[in-house]
Order: sequence, then C-alpha cells, then structure tokens
Amino acid sequence: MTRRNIESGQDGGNSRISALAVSTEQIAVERRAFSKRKPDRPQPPTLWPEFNPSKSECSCSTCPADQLNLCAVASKAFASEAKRLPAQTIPARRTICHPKDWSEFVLVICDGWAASSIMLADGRRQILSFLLPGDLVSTASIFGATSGRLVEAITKVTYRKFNRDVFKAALVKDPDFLEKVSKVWIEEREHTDQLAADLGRRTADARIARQVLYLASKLGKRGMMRGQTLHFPLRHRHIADATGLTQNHVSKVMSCFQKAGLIKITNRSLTIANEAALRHAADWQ
Amino acid sequence: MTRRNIESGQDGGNSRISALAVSTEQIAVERRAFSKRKPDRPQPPTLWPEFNPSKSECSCSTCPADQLNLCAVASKAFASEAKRLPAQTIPARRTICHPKDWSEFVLVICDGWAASSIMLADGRRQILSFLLPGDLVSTASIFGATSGRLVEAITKVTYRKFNRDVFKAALVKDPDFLEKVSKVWIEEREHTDQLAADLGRRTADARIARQVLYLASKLGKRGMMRGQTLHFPLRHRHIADATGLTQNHVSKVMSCFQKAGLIKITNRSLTIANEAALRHAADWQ
DNA sequence: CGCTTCATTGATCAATCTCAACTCGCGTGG
DNA sequence: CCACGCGAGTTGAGATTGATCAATGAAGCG
Repeated sequence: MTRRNIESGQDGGNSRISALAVSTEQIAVERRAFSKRKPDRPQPPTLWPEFNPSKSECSCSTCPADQLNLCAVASKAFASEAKRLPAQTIPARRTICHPKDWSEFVLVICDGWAASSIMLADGRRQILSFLLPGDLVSTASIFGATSGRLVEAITKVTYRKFNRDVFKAALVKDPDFLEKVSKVWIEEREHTDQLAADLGRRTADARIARQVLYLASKLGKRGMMRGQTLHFPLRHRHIADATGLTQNHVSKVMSCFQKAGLIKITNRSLTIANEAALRHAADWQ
Repeated sequence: MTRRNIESGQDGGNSRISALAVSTEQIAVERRAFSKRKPDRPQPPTLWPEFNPSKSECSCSTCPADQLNLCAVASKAFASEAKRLPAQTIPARRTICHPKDWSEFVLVICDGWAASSIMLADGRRQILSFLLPGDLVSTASIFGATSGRLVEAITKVTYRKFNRDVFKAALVKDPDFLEKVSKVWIEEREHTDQLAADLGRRTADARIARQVLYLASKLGKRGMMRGQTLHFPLRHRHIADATGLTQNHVSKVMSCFQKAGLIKITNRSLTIANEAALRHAADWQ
C-alpha cells in the first residue's frame, strides 16, 4: 500500500490525512469563535477550589511551584529592576503561544494546565509536554528564539511575564540563576528524551500508564496530589496527542485500566488505585 | 491480548522482550570481545579518505565543523587557560559515554559518527541523534549533569575534551559563548521535538525518509556532502533504532526506496537520486 | 434548550512486527 | 588456502497492535 504510493509519487494515507485536516479546520473555527467570547467567563466549580486562582493576580507565596524556586529566584533577580509584570489569565482552549511567535517576554505558568505541542501541516499533532504551575512556557524564549511549539491552555491558565532581556541579563550576572535555569532545561530535555523512547519503543498501554505516572510525579513535586488522587482535566484527545495514539484507542486502554482496577476516574479526578500494577504496565524501572 | 496481560498482572510482549534481551546480551559479549582487540586496528579503506583522520591528533583548522564555531569559540575562550586537551580516538562500536557517567569533561566530536541513545531495561533502544563532527557529545555535561544517554561510536571516532569547570566559567564570562552554546542547545531540542513528532505521528516511510534528509542536511552544513552523495556508515539496525522500527521493516522500506529510485546505496555511500520524491515521502514542509 | 464535543464500543482493516530461512561478505583460525 | 562462524541484509508468511469507520449516548457549553 505504502509502497505503491511511493512509486506512483502520490502521498500515502490520504484518507487519514484529509480526515484530520477537517478536524484542524474545525479547531481553527472554534478558536475564532472563542475570541469573541467574554474572556473571563467563570469556570464551573471543581473539586479543587484551592488550585483555582481566587484572583487574576495570583501571589507567588501561594504558588504550588514555589518550591521549584524558579519564580523565587527570578523574583529576587528582578526585584531591583521592578520588571516583573502582573499575572494574566486566559480561558481554557486559548492559544498561549504560537510556534512562530517571537516575544520579548518569558512566560511562567502560575496556575492551570497547558499543552506544549508540535503541529504537523495536515493537522496531526504531538503534545511534547503538559505545562503545570511553575513551568516555563518556552525555554527557548529565554534566548529570543521561537519555540516552534504551539502552547494551548487546557484549563483556565494564569501566567506571569518576565522581560526577556532582563531575564537574560540576570542569567549572565547571577550564576545561581543560570544554574537553576539550566537545571530546568536539563529536566525538560530528559523528559523529551523519555518521550521519544516511549513513542518509539513502547506499547500503547505502557505509554498511557507512563503518562499517568509522569503527571502524578510532576503534580506530587508541586504538592498538588491528594494521596493518590489528582485533578485530571485532560480529555482523551490530549492523552492521544501526547502518546501518539488515537482517541479511540486511548478510550479502550483507559477503560481497560479502570476495569482492571489500576486507576479510577470520576468527575475530572484520577486516582491511582493500584500503583504497583500501573508501574508494571508502564514498564517503569 | 494486552488487556488480558494487565488483568493477569503479567507483562505483555514477552517473546519480543526476551528476543531483544538476547540480542543485547550478544552486543555485550561483542563489546567485551572488542575490548580485548588491539584498539587501533586499522579500518578498511573507504571511499572517503579525507574524512578519516590521518593522525589521532586532528587539527581544528581542518575540522569540517569549524563553521559551526563551537570549537573555534571554545578554543578562543580556552586559549589563555591552556586547558584544551588533546584529541582522542576510539574504534567503532565502543561506548563513548555511559548514561550514568559523570565526567569532569565536555566532549566534542572531531571526526566520525556516533549515536546518542536511550536504553530500555530490556535492551530495546531509541537513538535520539547521530553525532557528527562539531557536535557536543552531551550538552547536559556542561552543567555537570549525567546525560542519561548512551553514546556509542558507529565509525572510528575522534573527539576532543574540554575541562568542564573552565567551560562553564567561560559560559558566565563570555556572553558570546553563552549565546553560541544556547543556540546549539536550542537546535538539539528542536531536533528532539521533531523526532517525537516523527515517532508519534508519522509512518515508517516518512520516518526513514526524514532521517535521510536530516542527515543530508546536517552533513551539508559541515561541507560533508558531495553533491547529493554522502558517506553512510549506518547499519539498518541504527536506522531502526533511530526511527522506532525493526531492522526488517527498515530493510523493506529502504529497498523499496531504492527500487523507486529515490535513493541509491552502494558501498557505504548514499545518493539522494530524487530529492523531490524523497521530500514528498518524508512529508517535508 | 440545542449544539458541539467527548466517551464508548464493535467490526473491520492495514501497518508493522515476529519468526524463519536464506544469502552474502568478511575475518579468523586451522 | 579453505572452512567456518558471525553479522548484516533480504524476503516471505503469518500474527498482532493499533487505526479506521460507524453508531450511540452522555456531558459540556453558549
């Protein structure tokens, strides 16, 4: 099949591609529609009121990512310059940053979930990471490069802006700050490496199980776990795009995981019910 | 099938895993065997004598990666310190750097091809990038972190060592150097991002075609292309590990590409015969 | 309240893997 | 000099994972 396509010079997988192109167009339409909406429309109540910013201006002292010290170190470095800008909030599903965006700001997530992804020309996409409070939206933006990634809010997202030039100057002036940023950078790279290994060499089940465990671990570091339970705003579509699978298959595997008692999902909340079995399915070292 | 495995708590794909475990063991055995051989056993003659170092100490002035300026900038930064260490050469198939290695050196490839990969516990592996002259062996090593990657020589490899602390100090002292290194870092990250998109969202044919185009482009920047022809020391195994496929499937796709006239492979040398068609197969933007 | 998106499920299909057998070239050791 | 073993590449048959397609109901959102 694919062989024939090459010889004939026609592209393969047309049905798949055109189907996905349609869905992209739908997304674009939807995004346009969104821009006409009231931007600060209230979110429905969730089980996790303490993680919803009570005000658009969130305070770093209550930031669950404070322990990561990025904001803290940045704030220290920025204190004398008074260049830290007020936090901003955007509703779910909005684009935070376009692949070709060049910005003079460095963005840090204060609250909410976002997805950082690569879009293919035909509308398929690969989510490279889910951004949580304390995460840099684009590490490349520190050096003024475009990230090449599309960053979209999954929930309502609050983020803080830092002036890029000041950020960069602080990097040169303050070795501690350089150290901290490089550590963030290395962690990000290690995650992308693991992702590549997952996508290239692991089964659908393992990829999904690992994604759940990645998230639990990341949330745990931010004190955003309640025992084995976490707020889980992801749609199957997000998991599919993060694991290189289809929505359908994600649904099948997830419901299988639930039936097998590995996880429990109710009302946007996920509980790891049998961690050992989940780690086993995840092929976790 | 996979469903059943989860419920029973047994791991799936046993046959695959054990098969690969065996092959890993063979590799290990082979490596041990290698360590008993004369380390500088002469390589068979190739079509590309100018890329074989005539001496173990290669000169940066003839380095095909000189244009990348990393070595040049590094050498400038290091000149006064006299901390640049002599180049070293190791034979093909040797390990250059272990995943957990912590080294006080930063390594730069001067000559030859290497593969930077992640090993899974069961022996499967994912190659994240092929390292060519001018490439840093591990960008993480600049900050003293372990890379988590296994780097192996594909051909005979010559590399240069820089003292890590001096390298790092130069980074803080010299903004140009920081700029250059950050650019390398961003390029590496962009490549890994693309790789993830390839592995997650593209067909086998596109992945292989893209790998060929990546390599051609990378070699082109180093002046290592002869028109549309490049020295191609990769085994099918390497391509399989880089594209998340099996050797068998790589063989099928590659011979199909050759029959379709997209590429020509003879005697460790690859020619892009129909670039337009190859780009098309690669789903290249 | 109506529309859209999301989730579920089953049937079928196809890309890719697995397994196996065979060839070829090379290096090694007898 | 030759036999042998090994790694690499090729090829085909069959198995399997995960995609595709389709239909339905539930939930989210305006």
